[in-house]
Amino acid sequence: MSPEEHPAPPATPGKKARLSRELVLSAALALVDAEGLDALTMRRLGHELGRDPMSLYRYAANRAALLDGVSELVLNELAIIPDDPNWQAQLRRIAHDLRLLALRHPNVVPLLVTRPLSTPLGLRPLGTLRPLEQILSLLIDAGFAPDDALHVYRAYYGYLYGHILNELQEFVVDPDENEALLRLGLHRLPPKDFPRLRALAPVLADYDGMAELDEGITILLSGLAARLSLPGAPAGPSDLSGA
Amino acid sequence: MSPEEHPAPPATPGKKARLSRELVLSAALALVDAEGLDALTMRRLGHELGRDPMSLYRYAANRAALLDGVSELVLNELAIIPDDPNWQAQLRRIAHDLRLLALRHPNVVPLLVTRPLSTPLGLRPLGTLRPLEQILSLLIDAGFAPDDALHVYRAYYGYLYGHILNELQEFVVDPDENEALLRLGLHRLPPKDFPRLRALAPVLADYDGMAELDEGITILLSGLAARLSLPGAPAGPSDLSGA
DNA sequence: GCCTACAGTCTACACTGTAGAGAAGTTGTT
DNA sequence: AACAACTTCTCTACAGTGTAGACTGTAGGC
Repeated sequence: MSPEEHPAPPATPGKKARLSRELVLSAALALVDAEGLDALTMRRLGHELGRDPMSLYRYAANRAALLDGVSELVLNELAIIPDDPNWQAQLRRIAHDLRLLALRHPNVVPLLVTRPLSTPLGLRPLGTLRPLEQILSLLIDAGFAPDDALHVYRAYYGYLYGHILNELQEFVVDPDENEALLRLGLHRLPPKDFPRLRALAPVLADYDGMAELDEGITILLSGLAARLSLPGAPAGPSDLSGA
Repeated sequence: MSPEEHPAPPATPGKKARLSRELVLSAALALVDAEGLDALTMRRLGHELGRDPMSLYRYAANRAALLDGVSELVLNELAIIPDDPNWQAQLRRIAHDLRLLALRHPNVVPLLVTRPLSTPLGLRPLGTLRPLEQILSLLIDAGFAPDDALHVYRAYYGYLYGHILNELQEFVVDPDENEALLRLGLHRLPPKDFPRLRALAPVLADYDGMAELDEGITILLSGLAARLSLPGAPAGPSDLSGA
């Protein structure tokens, strides 16, 4: 929309180094992080790399595949699982890691959430399935029967993604404003229809996503452990609240 | 891509009835339900309604607004809250309703999940905020302090959306195939790297989303009730498992 | 040196959202 | 009935999209 040109390929020194899938994907990720998903067009990415847009098709079959590649790249940042036998601690750590990852790449989250809806399990990029496999491993090694492991995984991962989505969408409109209502743009809501929401503006405005996630995880994991009557220490709240 | 033409506007009888926002939005929803989000282009929708594409701009400022309208339309199908004082039962019912709604309109789910990430609370279509307001009301009426109500809402809604996403992405590739591995397309995964996942194919293939949701809700709600030490009956598993 | 692959480029096409001007239709007033 | 004011709808045009297909340049092997 805005007529501004995008200045130049960031002055790549060794001008014409060969491309590679890694190069293409990380440029794509950088672009998405910096300017959002819509900015990631083939032409723009080509421009960013100082190459013709069509050259990208050597490294990704089409735009969708490029997006898959970006998802995969991001999920690869998620370190997984030394052999800690304490599954609850392990899952809690992963949850916090994934949350931070999402906060670091908020523009990619829609991809993580949306692409799997149109790609059957077996056709997903392997990198996006690795967390699943490894969490299953973790749980089975901790003593769960395979079906129960899957069960736990589903509840856990479901909640985790839900939390992340929740947290990412409660963002602040105008950080300079110090009236809570205005910071969140809630003043536009008709007071008759939305009294509770408006009244909660101050509480909404300071949201401790990390603490909420931690508590939710605690509830969920200890609940699951109880139900499956399994190798679970009582799973008290973790001690991360200072980080 | 495919050269097939889309046959004709479904032979609207009173040919040139005036358009209206409701008409436009419900045609849009029908189109999305039938052919997916990508099929919803201005030209195509115009064609479907027997009108010039540009006429749509009287009823939605642009494509994004159209999508918001569709989200809103879908969420309006969610009936909310007679004055049942049993908040747990109430939230459980809403969860199942929303799940069914999502299953009825799977192609809209990406919108429900994605649009709020780029629209601050105060600027969302009012219809999408109503569930939030009403659930808050429900909880506060049930005796929660406002902050706690928000707290419960976040955990609850987070989990709920997470579950729905989870369930929708575990879909079957080839229902005719009776080997579980093949039905899910899992045979493409390298056995060395994904032993657990492959072994779980049969369990994956029959997923009782409703039961899983119900159990997760039970765990979460009773956990929350316990933590907030509040008006909560023990919240045993519900009796919906036969529907 | 030529030969074979592959990497990168160019051109072209069908399709997208939407600005802007105008035509057609509807409604209210006399 | 005739005009005016207003709304709804249509037409044309444009800049931008993904990508097919043919082409050019370059790198390595002998």
